[in-house]
Amino acid sequence: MLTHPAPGAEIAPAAALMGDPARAAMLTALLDQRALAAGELAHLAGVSPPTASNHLARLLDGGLVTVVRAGRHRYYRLAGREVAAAIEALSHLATPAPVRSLHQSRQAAALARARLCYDHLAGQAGVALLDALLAGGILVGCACSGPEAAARAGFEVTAAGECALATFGVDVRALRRSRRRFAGPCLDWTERRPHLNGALGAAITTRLMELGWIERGDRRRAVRITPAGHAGLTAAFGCALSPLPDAWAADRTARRAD
Amino acid sequence: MLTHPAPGAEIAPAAALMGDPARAAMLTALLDQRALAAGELAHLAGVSPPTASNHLARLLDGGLVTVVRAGRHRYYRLAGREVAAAIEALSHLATPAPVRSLHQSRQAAALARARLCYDHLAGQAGVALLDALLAGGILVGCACSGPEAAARAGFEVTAAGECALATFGVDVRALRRSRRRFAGPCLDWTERRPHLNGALGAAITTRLMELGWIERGDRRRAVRITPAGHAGLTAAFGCALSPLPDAWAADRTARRAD
DNA sequence: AGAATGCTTGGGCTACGGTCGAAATATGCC
DNA sequence: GGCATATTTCGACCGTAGCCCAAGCATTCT
Repeated sequence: MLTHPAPGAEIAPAAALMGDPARAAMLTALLDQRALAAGELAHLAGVSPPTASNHLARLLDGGLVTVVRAGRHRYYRLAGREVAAAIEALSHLATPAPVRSLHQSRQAAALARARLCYDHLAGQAGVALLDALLAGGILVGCACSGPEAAARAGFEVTAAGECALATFGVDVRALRRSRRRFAGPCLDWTERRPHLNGALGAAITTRLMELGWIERGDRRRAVRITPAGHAGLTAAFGCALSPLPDAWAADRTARRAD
Repeated sequence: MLTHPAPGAEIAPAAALMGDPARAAMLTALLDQRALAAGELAHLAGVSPPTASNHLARLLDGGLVTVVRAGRHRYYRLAGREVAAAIEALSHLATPAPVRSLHQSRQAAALARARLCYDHLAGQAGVALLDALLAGGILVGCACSGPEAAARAGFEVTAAGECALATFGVDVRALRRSRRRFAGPCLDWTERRPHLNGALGAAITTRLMELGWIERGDRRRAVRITPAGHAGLTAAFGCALSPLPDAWAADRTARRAD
């Protein structure tokens, strides 16, 4: 029946767009808020340029991505945080991909260590950073009450924290003026513990990039913590990042034992 | 290539399952944590029993639903909160369904007023309830700090609030022992403001049902606030619920005018 | 201007998935 | 035991979506 597209099926179009492996790969590749050219996306998804173009046109039509033309390139990016959130939510359901190769397993490990969750740091590093911010008294659970609390529910910066963040290079007061949610927990799908979200999470991450404390891995949303970053994070936030060296050490020991 | 299912496409299977209109309708119908029989789901989705059975087998295989056999019926329900969360996240992306009929528009309005978001109250009523709980000093933004804060980020119950909730019939201390996240904000996709989530949100909603203050609309996840509920909510939490009576009154006037 | 690069369009092939009718299986009721 | 109901399995049909090749625009480089 034409008049009967089944009530409650509103999510189907968007879900269907994410339901194709090639498109899913493209969307996942765009999760780190970068804009990628059509050709790159085609390569990443393992399909030919015409096929990719077709997929991208669909994604564009469905409002999941936006495009900007720059010369002979067309750069695509996710249409917004809602899209990223939906992809993240779906990854919680995803059966962990079977490990097919050493290369893949190393990549997965890198992703678990540190990655971008759209515009903020995630993975073991993201979780460790939030823990350090809380332990160091820079952030506390938001204590505001009244009608304001609902919108702000999440974390607040202490007076001392505001100072520390200013030294680090993040202007908290400016962030507060933004309409975006200030700071909240975002459940990490590899760690199953929260990392820092919102305007503050994004700003800190941007600053980490500027300082060269973290840098993007090539063509994945993996992120690498530089030696300078390791030192800086320890100094600025007392962020031990303990899981990382430990994991490495354990890994080495295990390999040596082989 | 068989060895090349495109990295980053892990979300595709789950998304594809949600990408069919019939399956999407079924999943959405299950959003209120009820278990529905295969036949009902077939009717709801507007497909024949065999087709529905096929879809349900796929959903089962994909781990999105579970099934229990009771006599000659088979009751399906969502496999967990992660599934519900993914569906919710996708609805944020969904183009609001065009209004086709008066009936549909009434249903949509009812859904916007009050509905279940898996296991807790959402819609205007959900948002109003959270506002009231915060305004009444029953809940405050969680002020705990240290490593614990991350996991608990959200809301906390005050001493006075614990007392008020006990009178209402919710044992806060018991809830705290549960492994589930205690209380947090859940962005409402119709109101674009948060409503109450977590073990506390679920417990309060269950209790509202027990008291007969709210009751399910038939075969949708819409919820109706009873007169007793209106009185009780005002008395217990000072919850004005102003949008509801207004909407009803306006609605009735409009109908009488016909 | 002419060639090379990046991307999209059109055509045609294939295959998979959604659909239903009919029949089989299981359960409950009388 | 026999009939009605609930659900699944089987088989067949059809539409459509994904894929690539080849050709067509657009842009940039030399």
